Amino acid sequence: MSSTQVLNGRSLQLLKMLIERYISDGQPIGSRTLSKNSDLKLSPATIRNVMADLEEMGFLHSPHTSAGRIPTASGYRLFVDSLLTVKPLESTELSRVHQELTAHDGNKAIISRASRLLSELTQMAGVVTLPKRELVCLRHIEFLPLSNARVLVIFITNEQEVHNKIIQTSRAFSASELQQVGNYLNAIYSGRSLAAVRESVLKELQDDQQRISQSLLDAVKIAQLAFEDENPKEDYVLTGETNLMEFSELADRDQLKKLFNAFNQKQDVIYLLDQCMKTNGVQIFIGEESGYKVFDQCSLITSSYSISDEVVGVLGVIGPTRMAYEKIIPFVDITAKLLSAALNPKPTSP
Amino acid sequence: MSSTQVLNGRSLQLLKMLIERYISDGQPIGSRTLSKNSDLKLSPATIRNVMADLEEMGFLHSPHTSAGRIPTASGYRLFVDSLLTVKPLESTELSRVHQELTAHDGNKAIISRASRLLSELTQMAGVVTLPKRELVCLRHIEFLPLSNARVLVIFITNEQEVHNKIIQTSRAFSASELQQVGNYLNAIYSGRSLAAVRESVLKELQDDQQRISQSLLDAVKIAQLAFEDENPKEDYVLTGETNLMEFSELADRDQLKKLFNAFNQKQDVIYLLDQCMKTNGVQIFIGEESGYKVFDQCSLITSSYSISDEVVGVLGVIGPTRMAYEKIIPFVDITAKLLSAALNPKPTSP
DNA sequence: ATTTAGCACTCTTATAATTTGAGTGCTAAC
DNA sequence: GTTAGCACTCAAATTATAAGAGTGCTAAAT
Repeated sequence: MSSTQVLNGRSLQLLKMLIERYISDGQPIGSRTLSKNSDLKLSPATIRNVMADLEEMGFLHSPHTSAGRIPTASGYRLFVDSLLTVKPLESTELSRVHQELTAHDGNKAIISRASRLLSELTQMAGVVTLPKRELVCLRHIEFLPLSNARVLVIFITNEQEVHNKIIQTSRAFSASELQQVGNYLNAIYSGRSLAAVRESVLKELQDDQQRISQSLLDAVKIAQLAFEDENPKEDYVLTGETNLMEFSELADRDQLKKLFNAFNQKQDVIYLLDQCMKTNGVQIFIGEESGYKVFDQCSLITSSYSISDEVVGVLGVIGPTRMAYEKIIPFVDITAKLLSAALNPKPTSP
Repeated sequence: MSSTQVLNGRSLQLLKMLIERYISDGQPIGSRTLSKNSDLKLSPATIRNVMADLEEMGFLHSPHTSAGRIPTASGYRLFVDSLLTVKPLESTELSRVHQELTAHDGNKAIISRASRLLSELTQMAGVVTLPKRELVCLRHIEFLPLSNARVLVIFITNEQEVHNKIIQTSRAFSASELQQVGNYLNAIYSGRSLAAVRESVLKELQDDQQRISQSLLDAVKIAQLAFEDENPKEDYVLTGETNLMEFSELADRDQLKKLFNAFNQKQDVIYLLDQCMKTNGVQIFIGEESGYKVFDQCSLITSSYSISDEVVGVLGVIGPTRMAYEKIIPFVDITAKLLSAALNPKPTSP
């Protein structure tokens, strides 16, 4: 054991160079290559010693005896956490993002454009979750009677979206009755988050029901049906998946199939994205860190976005672990910020 | 030129056997194989003559000198049109289809299940278009005032689905005004197809506007905005695309990427499916017949489905040209019929 | 006039043998 | 601690060889 096996400045510098080089070239890096490209004048032999240490510490890995080395997930992690020098966004790209995220034409459309932006500018997959309904505020609710004691519930949220749902009530209600129910609910619940409303309604029902009038009880019961959990229906807009087919890392047909299946079934991806929402700022999963076999060869860079200062969704880029972190991290960061800006109720039309 | 180069019974029989064999084995079929499996006792040499003729006529094709032969698109076409002996659906499959297409829980859900059914039972891709809005009947329409002279339009169609849309009106309308507008429109347009409604509204506007009262004119103008064409937004539910990755015919990464891109962009697929809607019964595109390069290696088997005896959509299976036509054709046929049944307003709740 | 046997020929596929080159680890000298 | 040197390993590319499947054509048989 020649070196002291401690991460000194030199070995870190070499690790950094190796990873940068590997990211740009895509091929295992050998000692000779590294020696030539380094300002610190070291012979390949010395570098081999350092690399052997880095391998022992789990940051590098050799595909086979006579190949160079490639970074492991931990290697990338170290790189991303403390070695990385982020590159500012190119101005052409920045203006493109600005341009696409300023037209206010419906949240769904904006979100789709954000997703497309993420995939097109990175040539990987872009993903944006739809705003979490739960966290979004109720603006207005309205009921319409249908046949057979069914009621159409229409509610408008914070983000200016209209949602609707049909519920089955215990008895038929007239239009004017429903009107009253609507008025009552709007008065007390408007402006609160759907989650808060649901909670409040449930509490109301559990409370002593004697205390409130029959008509109010009806209102609360209807509200309960309207805000019932059902399937929370979290969803996302994924674009550019096909870009991932180009990467040799994911070339294996079986691997690729599993990856695309995961995209279609959505639940695993949603779970990951949900985790990202809990943290503020840019969040990164590298390779195995995600905990899902399918994503072993992938990295996920995300950042959350908000409506009315409330974090309601996440957006990000999915690609091979070997990706240009130094460019993509700031890109994801700024896209999230601009998306938040685009989604927030603009002052002109309240 | 030994044989008369005419499609006699024998050559057709041989073509049929060759295609059947190729579909099941996936490998070019040679004269020896065919000779052994035929009841008509012919030597390989004779069969070679016949095959040479079939090749000259464009029904077969040889990947290279010393491989057997495989069918061309025309070969498959002839096979499908006049040689095929369809196999009845297996009872286990049939019962599965029945089972999945009887729960009445929202059209979107039924359609998704139909698509999944198509892909799972064939191990290829399944596709179902959403009902064409235009062709579906208006059941009820309702308006709600929003801020800034905007109006929320809610309409319920035939297929029990609720749609909504926000329009910008020329002036603000009160709730009661809108109520009247709704009453008026429901009275005259309810039960007619959206396309018919749109047409009628446009005609009304072009007619002499003096003849109708101001309030009716308002109603018609609002209706015009509500039924404005916008994006017709045709769409489909595609499942099991990833199954297509298993087929060696589509193994080429580039090819596969283009195919998946076509699925994502949707327009080409929609164009094809639209064509299928024009014809009644099962419609088949084999390989190049579709006219799109991406689908050169694919076949598409479709059948249309209806709501209230009006054809409103199409469903089908997408797979490699080498697919089990004799099983899939009846399967698609019956699935379409059962889907129609499932989507039609059930007599129990009008 | 068909059909068939026979044969030379073609072309893919599989296997093994060989070479090349990149890169390593270790040792001994600097 | 660093480096030169060298033996060694392994993947990838190249080549050679053989095996096998299938063809087209011709001439004989039916």
